[in-house]
Amino acid sequence: MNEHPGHAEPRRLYQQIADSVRHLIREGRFPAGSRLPAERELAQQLGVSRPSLREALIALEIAGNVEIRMGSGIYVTKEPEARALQGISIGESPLEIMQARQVIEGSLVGLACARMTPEALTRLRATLDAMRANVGADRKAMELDRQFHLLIAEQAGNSVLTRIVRDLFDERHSPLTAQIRSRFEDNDTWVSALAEHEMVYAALEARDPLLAQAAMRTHLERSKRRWMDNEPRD
Amino acid sequence: MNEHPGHAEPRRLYQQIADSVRHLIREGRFPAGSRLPAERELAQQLGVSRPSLREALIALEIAGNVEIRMGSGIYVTKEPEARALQGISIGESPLEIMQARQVIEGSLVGLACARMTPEALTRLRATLDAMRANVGADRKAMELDRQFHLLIAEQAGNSVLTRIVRDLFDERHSPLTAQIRSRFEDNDTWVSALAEHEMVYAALEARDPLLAQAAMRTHLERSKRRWMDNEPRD
DNA sequence: GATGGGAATTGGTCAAGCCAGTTATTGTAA
DNA sequence: TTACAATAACTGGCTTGACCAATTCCCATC
Repeated sequence: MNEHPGHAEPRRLYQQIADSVRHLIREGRFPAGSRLPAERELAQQLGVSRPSLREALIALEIAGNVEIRMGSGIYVTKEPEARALQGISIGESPLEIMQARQVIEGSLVGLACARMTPEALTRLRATLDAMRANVGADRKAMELDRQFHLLIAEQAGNSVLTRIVRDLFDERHSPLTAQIRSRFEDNDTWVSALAEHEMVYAALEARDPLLAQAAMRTHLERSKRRWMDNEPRD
Repeated sequence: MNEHPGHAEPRRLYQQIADSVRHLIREGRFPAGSRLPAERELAQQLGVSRPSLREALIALEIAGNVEIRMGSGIYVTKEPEARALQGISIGESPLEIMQARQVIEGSLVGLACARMTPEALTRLRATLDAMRANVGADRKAMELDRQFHLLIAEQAGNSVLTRIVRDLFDERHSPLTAQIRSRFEDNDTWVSALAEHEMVYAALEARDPLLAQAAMRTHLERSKRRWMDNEPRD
C-alpha cells in the first residue's frame, strides 16, 4: 500500500534516540522512578542536539516510558509495560544480536544472491560509494550501513526476513548510540566495515552464493569484535 | 495533586498544536491523502515556531494521523484509526513464514549441531519417540513438533534466535493461520514430518552440520509443500 | 530549627541557518 | 514536437544558541 517496495527508508534521528533511551532504561541505568539527566546534558551524552532529543522524549512520553515535569526533570515511569506484542523484547545483548544476524543474514545473502536484480545491485553500489565518501560521518555512515544490509535483505524477497533483519539492526544500535559517541564508531570502524561490504558486494555481483555468505559472516563477525573491543564492560 | 478540574494545567504547546491540526483535518480543510502546508508555512499560520510544530507532527505521526515524507511533505493518512497498532504487522503470509524458517532454522541447526549437549540429544530423542506414539493426535503432535524445533533452537545457544524461532512457529503475526492449521493436520503429514525429524536427529547425533542443515531445510520445504497442497486457495 | 528569598537548575519555546532528499522547471538534443 | 537530463526551487532533517518560566536548592536570617 504505502510501502514503496525496494526503498529502505532511513530512520529518523528521534526514533533512534528514543530507542537508545528506552534501552538505557531497560538496562537499568535509569531505574524506574528515577530522574534522567537534564535535557542539555543528556543530549550532549548522546551526541545529538536538544531539539532532536526533545522529539525523542515526546515519543517516549506518548509511549508512556517517561513523564516530563516542567522545571523539575524527566522521570522514568514505573510500569511493567505490557510489551508482550512488541517485536524485540527487553534488552537482548548486542552480542547475541550480532550472532543472530550472522546466522540469519549470513544465510539470507545466499538467497539474495540468486534473486538480486540488476537495479538493486546498482543501488547497493551507490550505497557503498556514498559510504566511502562518509566514513568520517558517524551518523551518515551508520545509516548507509543500515541501507546496505536492508537492501540485501529485501532482495531475498521475503518480507518476514526483511522485518527481522531490520528489527535486529535497529535494536543493536540502541546501545551503541546510547554510549558517548566520542570514540566509538570512528574512522577505522567504518573503513573496515566498508571494505567488508565491498567483499560482500563483489560476491553478489559475481553471483557467487557461497562466497557471499562467507563474506557476510566474516563482516558480521568482525563487526561484532569491533563492538566488543570498544565496549569492554557488560 | 496536580488535577485541578477548573483550571486546566498548561498543556504543552505541541499538544495544543497537534489538536489544532487534527481538528483541521477532521474539519476537512486538509482532506485525507492531501499534503498540508510546508512546515515553515504551517508554523507561521499557526503562530508557533517550527520546532514546536515539528514536535506536534511527531505526535501526529505516532498517532497515525499523518505521514511525513522527507523532502516531499506531510500527508494526511487515509485511514486515521486503522493503523493504531501499526507496530504489529498485519499478518504475515504463512508461506513467507515457512520460507523464513527455512533460512533461519536451516542455518541455525548447523550451530546447534556443534553445541548440542548429550542431554539435549536425549530429550530430542524422547520428543521423537513421543511423536511416534502420537501421530494420530493432532494437538499433541503439533506440540511435540514445536518442542522439537525449539529444542534445537535453544541448543544454538542464542536467546535472540530462540525467540525468533518460537515466534515464527507460533505465527503470532498471522491470526488466520489457526483455522488453516486444522487442515494441515491429517494423519500422513505427521508421519512424514516425523520421518524428516528423524533425519535431522540422525545428522545431529552424527555431529554432521551440513547434513543437519540439509535435513532441516528439506523438512521445512516439504512441510511448506504439504501445507500448500492442503490449502489450494490463496 | 524554621523560614523566606534569591540563585541555580530544568523544561518550554523561539529564531535562524545549513544540509539533504524530492519535485518541478527548463533548456537542450534527438 | 518530444524525450530527457541538468538544474533550480521547495521540503523535511537537524543543529546551534539564546531567552523565558517553572521548580528546586541553598543559605542567610529570624
